[in-house]
Amino acid sequence: MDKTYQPKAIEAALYREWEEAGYFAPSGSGEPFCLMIPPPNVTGSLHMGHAFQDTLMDTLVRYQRMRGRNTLWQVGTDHAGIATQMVVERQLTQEQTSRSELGREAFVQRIWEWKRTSGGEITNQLRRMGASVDWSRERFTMDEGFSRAVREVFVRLYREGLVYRGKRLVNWDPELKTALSDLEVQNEDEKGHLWHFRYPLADGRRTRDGDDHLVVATTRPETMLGDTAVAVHPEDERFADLIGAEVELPLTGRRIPVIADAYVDPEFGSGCVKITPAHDFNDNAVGQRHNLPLINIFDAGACLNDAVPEAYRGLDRFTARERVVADLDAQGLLDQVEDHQLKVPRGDRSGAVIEPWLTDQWFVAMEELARPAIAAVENGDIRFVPKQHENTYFAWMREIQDWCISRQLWWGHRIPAWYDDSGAIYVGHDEDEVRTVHGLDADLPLRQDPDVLETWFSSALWTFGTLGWPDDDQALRTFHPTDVLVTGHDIIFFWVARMIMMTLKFTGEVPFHTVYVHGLVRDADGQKMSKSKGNGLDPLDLIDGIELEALVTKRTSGLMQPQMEKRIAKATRRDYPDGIPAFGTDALRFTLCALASTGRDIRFDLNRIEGYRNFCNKLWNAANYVRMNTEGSDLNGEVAPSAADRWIRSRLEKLVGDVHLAFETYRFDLLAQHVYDFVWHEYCDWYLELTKPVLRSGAPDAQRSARVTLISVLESVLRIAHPIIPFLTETIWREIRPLSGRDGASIMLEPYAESDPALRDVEAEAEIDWVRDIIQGVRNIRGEMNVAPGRAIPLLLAEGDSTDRKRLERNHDLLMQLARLESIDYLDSGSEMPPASIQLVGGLRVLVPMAGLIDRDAELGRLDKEIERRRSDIERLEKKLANESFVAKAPAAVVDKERSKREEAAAALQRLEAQRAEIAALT
RNA sequence: GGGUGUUUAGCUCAGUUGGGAGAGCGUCGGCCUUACAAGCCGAAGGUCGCAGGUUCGACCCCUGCAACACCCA
Repeated sequence: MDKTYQPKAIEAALYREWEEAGYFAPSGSGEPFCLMIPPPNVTGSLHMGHAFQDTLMDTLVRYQRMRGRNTLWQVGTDHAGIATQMVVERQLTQEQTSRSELGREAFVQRIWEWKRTSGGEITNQLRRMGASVDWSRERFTMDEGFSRAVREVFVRLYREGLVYRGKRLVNWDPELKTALSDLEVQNEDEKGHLWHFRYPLADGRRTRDGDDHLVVATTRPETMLGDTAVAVHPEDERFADLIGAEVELPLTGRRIPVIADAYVDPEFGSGCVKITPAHDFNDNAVGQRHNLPLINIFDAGACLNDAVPEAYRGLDRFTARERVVADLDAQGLLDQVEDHQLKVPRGDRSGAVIEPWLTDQWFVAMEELARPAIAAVENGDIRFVPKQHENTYFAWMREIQDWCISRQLWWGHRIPAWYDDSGAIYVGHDEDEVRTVHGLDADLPLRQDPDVLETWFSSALWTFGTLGWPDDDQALRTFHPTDVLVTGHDIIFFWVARMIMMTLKFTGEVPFHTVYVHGLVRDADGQKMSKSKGNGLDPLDLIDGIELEALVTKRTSGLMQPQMEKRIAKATRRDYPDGIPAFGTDALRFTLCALASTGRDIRFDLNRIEGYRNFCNKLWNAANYVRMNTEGSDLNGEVAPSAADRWIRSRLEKLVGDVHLAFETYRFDLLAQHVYDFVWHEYCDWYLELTKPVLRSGAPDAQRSARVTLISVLESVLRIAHPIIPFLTETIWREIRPLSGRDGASIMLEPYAESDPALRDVEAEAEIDWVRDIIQGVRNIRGEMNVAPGRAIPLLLAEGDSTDRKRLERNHDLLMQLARLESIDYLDSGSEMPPASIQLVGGLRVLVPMAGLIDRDAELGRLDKEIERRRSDIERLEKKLANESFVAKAPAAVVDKERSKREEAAAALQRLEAQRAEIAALT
């Protein structure tokens, strides 16, 4: 074994071996346990969010696999319609061509090629993370089998009337020229203006104030060309007599009515609102109530169409905005302009301002699907961890809107609908079936709907579609419903809710019993990691390390906003002056587990991963110690377990219990914490040290016991830690395999430790606590009194009881060596005591003679501090015990406990004060 | 505007039925002690956001307020 832990040397080869040996596939025996990877975007690469999520899943999966479950972790990617199409279109632009030039078939072919060459990146990264997914069952949302499931679902929903085609306002991305669902639109606060326009009243009418016009305010002046009404509040007395009157809509020569609708907020602006039913969701609702005409003024690229006066036709919407404002101003109809903060809807992929636009789209009627999905969470068939996310889910589900599922893209599942020349719609699995079912002639021209389904429509079928549905597949019967979904709260609506609805609808089963919702990884300052901000970290750079210059280049290349380059480079040089060192996969995984508490945000700080890399090294070196002290030794035969041996086994048993509880409650942070504490602060800090005196000079059977315990506890803790840090534990485990008496091929296949409370050893724990207290007492004196660590010092013990005396007998050698003592003497009562520095361990006085070692004044200072501490304890306790209602009402056990605390503190104080008096008397 | 969450040591965070708060990192002091300097030993550091209430007793339960974050409209 190397002297220090070298992750690079062990990781890659081990993974290949595990994979080739087929350890990741279900064992075929035991109770099934199934987890589906949330399919990452095939265009993407692994970011910290994936690394985090995959680590938690792998930890869970390895745990269940070791516990004997028939475990399937199914992997795959989704085709990410818009994102993928954008990537390939960008390539075409660089090649001076375009998708329209290529044609649909060639373009789709081109995407498949691209997927073949670079789509494997993310799966390779998954391997580097150590993810024990079953690669043999890898799925892609565009695979033929899965596509069949998608078509089947669409057809069935259509036949039940739950999928329909309708002309409605949708969120339209004029850049990508496709519809988007509500969830793909981000509403961001932006600075803009509120323009106030005067709309002249027709027929010589006037307002109560005598004006010949109404004032309307808008943030989108260009839409006035499509106005079909002006609305006021029905109870607004200012305008009551104008309801039913008309205004002259400027620039258009049209007259539009003044209508009354409660949608209008009379307090806001002038109390009059322009209504543009074809270009605003709220106005559209008003328009429906009043049967207003819809005037669509945009083409697909959001340029003005022929419905507007000639002067404006063909103008881009933003140019048109300027022109409209200028023209109204010229006519004296611009009342005022205010600065205004407004929510601007933008496409989450393109960043373009979204237009509500009237088009034909396919929708899923959600209400009927939502009802059982809400019930499944209400009745506990599905539970969210942490539970508060159920509220988010309910809130959205109870106000669910119909879902626009068609996208005007070429990459995706083509909608299985055909039209004849009269516009009649035929939906079916394929054209032949459509003709047969509807009795259409073979020569009747049919054309398939050009649109595709949005990606989430297909990923909603992920749990059952990947297991072979709609066939009665063995895998489906074995592994569905799956057990846990591990996911981020940001896609509860996008994905989780839709999976629940679709899965219930088509399988009658929930897709999973538990949704474990983790937080989102942010940078050390709490900022969201993103390419555009240049603050993202690539998990592989944490694993392999990266030089500063390479990191700067990586962060500043391919930016959407090249002007950010300087700032990103500067920040990167500031935050990582020496680049990033290689920490290894295990350290990264341990860190990610340790950060997985219940919060919504996780700050990733390099200091944390460094600490856990050190932890890996600690475990590595502990193993090295164990190996050095056991190889070539006789490990068979009589053993005489010492208190220390019994103690560490008892502590191990506590660890086992804690770890299982952490898994049950999805507290990966506590899991990591427990493992860390046990390995470092119990096994390494104490047990290894406690074995040293024995191995140096103990009796043969005591030595044998220590060696057997060293090995056996190490071997257990490796199995316990394996789900978190698979590479390191496997490597060490194989090193010590011959010593531990195991002969399995891999730690992956070994059973996980199960809890047995009978293994707790209270007596041994008390005895070792006693030993530690004495040693720590001596160390405290050394540390505070500046006694050189290497200097052996005499120790005196006084008072105490027979237990103390027995414990001293049994642990004399341990104390001598661990506290670096020259001698230990137990003073009889009445024998003379030299001036000494004191520590109290229960009723026992632990004394270090001062002669030649300790400064009188320093010792007085130390005693004063100690005395002060006891005094304040006593004061607090006495106050409490003097409170009659406390004594009367608190449980007797609590009162007794407080009493004995007071007795102890009082006794200690008395001793310390006596000691202080003696020291003070010295000259 | 509606909703959810957070507020504990310098920083990042734990705190499991209410019984005077813990860790890691950082800080200070001492050590190359035969597994580990990616280490060892010791120490300092907190009116648990604020104000009330319930209780013998509140970081924990209730109410209000403040700040921050996120979600929805």
